[in-house]
Amino acid sequence: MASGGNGGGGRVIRVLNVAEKPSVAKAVSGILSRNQGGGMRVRDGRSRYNKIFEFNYTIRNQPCQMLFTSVTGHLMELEFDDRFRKWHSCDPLHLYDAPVRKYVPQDKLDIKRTLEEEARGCQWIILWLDCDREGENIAFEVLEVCRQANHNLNVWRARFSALIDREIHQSVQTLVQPNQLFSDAVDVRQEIDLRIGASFTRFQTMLLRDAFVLDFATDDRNLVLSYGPCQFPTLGFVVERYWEIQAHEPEEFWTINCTHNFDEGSATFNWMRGHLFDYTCAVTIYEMCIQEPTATVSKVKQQEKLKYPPHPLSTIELEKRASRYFRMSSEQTMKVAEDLYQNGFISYPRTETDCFSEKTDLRTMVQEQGGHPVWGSYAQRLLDPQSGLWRNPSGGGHDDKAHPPIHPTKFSAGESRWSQDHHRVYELVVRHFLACVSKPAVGAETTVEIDIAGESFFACGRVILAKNYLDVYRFESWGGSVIPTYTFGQQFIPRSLTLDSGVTRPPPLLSEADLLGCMDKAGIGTDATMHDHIKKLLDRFYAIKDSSTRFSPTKLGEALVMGYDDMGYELWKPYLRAMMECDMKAVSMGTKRKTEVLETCLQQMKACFLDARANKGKLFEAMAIFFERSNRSSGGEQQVVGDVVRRCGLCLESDMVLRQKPDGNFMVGCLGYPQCRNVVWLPGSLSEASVTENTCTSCGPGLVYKIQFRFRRLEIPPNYSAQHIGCIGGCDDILRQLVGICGTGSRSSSNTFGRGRGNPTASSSAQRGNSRAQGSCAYCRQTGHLSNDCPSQASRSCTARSQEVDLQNGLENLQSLVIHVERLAICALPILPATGEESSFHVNHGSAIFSFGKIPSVEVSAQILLRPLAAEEVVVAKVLQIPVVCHLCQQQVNQ
DNA sequence: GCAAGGTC
Repeated sequence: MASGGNGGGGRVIRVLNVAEKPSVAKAVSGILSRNQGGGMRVRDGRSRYNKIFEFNYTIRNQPCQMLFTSVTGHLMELEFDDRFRKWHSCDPLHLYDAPVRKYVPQDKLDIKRTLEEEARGCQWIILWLDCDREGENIAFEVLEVCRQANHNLNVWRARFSALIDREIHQSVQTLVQPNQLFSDAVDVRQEIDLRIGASFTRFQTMLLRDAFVLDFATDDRNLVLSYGPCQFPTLGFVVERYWEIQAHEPEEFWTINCTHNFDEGSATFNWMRGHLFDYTCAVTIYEMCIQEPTATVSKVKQQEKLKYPPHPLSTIELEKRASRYFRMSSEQTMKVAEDLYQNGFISYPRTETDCFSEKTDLRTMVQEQGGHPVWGSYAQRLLDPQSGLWRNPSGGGHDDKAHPPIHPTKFSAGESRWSQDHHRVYELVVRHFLACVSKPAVGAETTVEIDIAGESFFACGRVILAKNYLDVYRFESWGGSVIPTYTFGQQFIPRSLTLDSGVTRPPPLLSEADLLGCMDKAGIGTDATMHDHIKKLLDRFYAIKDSSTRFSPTKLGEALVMGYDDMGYELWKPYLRAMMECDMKAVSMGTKRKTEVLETCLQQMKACFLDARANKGKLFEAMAIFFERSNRSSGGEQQVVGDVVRRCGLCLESDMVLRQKPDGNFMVGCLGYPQCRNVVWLPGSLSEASVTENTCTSCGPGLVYKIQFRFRRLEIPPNYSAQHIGCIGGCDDILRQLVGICGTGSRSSSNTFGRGRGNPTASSSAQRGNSRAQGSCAYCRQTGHLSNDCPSQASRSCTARSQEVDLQNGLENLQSLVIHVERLAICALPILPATGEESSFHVNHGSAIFSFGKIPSVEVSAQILLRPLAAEEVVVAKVLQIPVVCHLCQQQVNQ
């Protein structure tokens, strides 16, 4: 760095230094002023929090009088021009184009004045903002204010990642320029967040708040139904898990366990099949085993296994581990970590980085811990080349280029003012750091497989040969169980052979740590803001946290997500934020221009907003499921409740009525909604529909009233009549054809996971067999029921015919299939499907012939599911020929 | 009255 034109000779220059927070100004001033003549003086600025520290310092032989003050985070905010700020001042759509400006808010004006006043008397400014994107943006905010007061300032940026002497002294001697690209990326984020957030928030608040009785709010006139690109995906995680739990149907399964006693203890052998859902099948195999219980060792495998230490510590990992090991809330963890950081004990606690740069002097850091009464001896051993314990840390592949992983920066054996949580967090940081630079633990693993009456069982044993990093990382263990030495061909009689049952369980509600994990994975929020987003869900009545700190959505939260989901939008999913984050990265790296990213992103969001507004009926409808309509509605959103068409065949309790939704589409839905989700969507080309007094002569059970339909002429093929009296009972081919041609008013059925809407009688085997449980009917493509309960089908035989054709076509066209055996009826023993075996077979015009060489010809009838073979999947059937039975209609389709 | 990001 040149000494600059402002310096000159030995003349002392005045340097204004600005940090992101008062504590950093104080800490850096303390470090720089130490051992400098004149000491450090403190005086007040305009803001009572942001003091000004003064001391002398020499930068590259240039004597400087340093003035060190601070801001408190961002100095400026982005806002719409005044004429767009009132909610009713404009159409929310205009918020995508309305002019925005940056301004210093009222509560930051005193800081601004301090900066202006001090900048006037200085020749240089050094920006000590945090070294991340936001810090770079704040640096430019500070610059804007200071340059207004003094055009001739010589500008420098200090880069540092820990408040420790050598870092700070080094950074002030190697000053750089502020990075405009990093700052640009933040400008982009701010503008997008503001425009999307404000437009959607105004839109949905004004649409829904007054239209429904929101019983949870004391004053719902002031309620804000906010939308934000971080808060909504966070809500989405909560709702998605909640739906997953609702959709779960417990199912009993069976497994066979085997134990073997020996002198020193016992070994447990697990069934290779894992478990079966069919009792008859499981008990048959079990009886086989009981009749011939002699176990023969069929395989003995010995292997050395390594257990690796964790990657260097990032913020999220710190939060998760503190939660797991100490049950500390992540909020408290960060509070304590911030305090430890500000007192120099650990490095900056808000970091994404989980790898150390090669320049880091890891050994010196380890050395500093050598004197600790508890882990000091481990640190010493680590540095001893004889021990062979050292290993250069492996990185987890994340680097925010601003901060190193969290590591100890100052030795402490505990301070008197520390709370228990301070001790815990410091210990975790130190032990984690020492573990990172240690060798992995080494174990010897033995796997033994046995055969009882043709069934396979396995047992694993492990002996730890070298604990290595586990010696210092007391939070992790590597359970080892000892099993005796077995030899191939050895035989024994098991001590016990039991048939045990279990029940499948839904996943638990999301805990705070789970939620943080989801957000982290999806890139929602930053280390410093994730908690705010979670808190916002509670503040907005979108979610609640129960006594075991698990989250579930409120009616409001669920309704909003359901509304957008029904539109087919993924505004509640994390993809939008991920895309924005990707673009921001591109801006900060200089590969995309700020204006270009802003323009494309806002254009897309504007189109999305327009679409959402056009489909607001879906939002309205979802809210109507959970809330009563309010009589102070602004109107225009009335849902027509029409006449009864038939008794609901699904819940058998309520009537199905013809309805027109706010978006104009027609449907016949069950009045038992939301408990009963039976619905028949009518063609999207309908302009009018009314229930007649005529009943269908072929459909039942009970009376099914015919409907008078009027179609929009231009939306149906010319050979169809625009007027039609039809039946939704399943007999009406014209109606079915028009649904096929024009689609329905329903959302697309392909984009969502079954969200608890599955009806109570839905086939559990179908759900289980299909790894992506579909909440939609395979026959009519509608949601709310599955094919075997398709209400638009007059009888099962109709479904069966249709499925038969589909499956046979599928068999002709598919090159490979997964045969997922769901239920077995055993015709002959002992040939049964075994899991995990790979085989090949060919498909021959509707009948699947499976060739497995060594297996004798035995027929096994099975209920199976056919679907395309994914790369990682294996065929699980082990039979010569299976009659292919459709899992939906229960009929054999390959006769 | 709206976002998310800093920070107190």
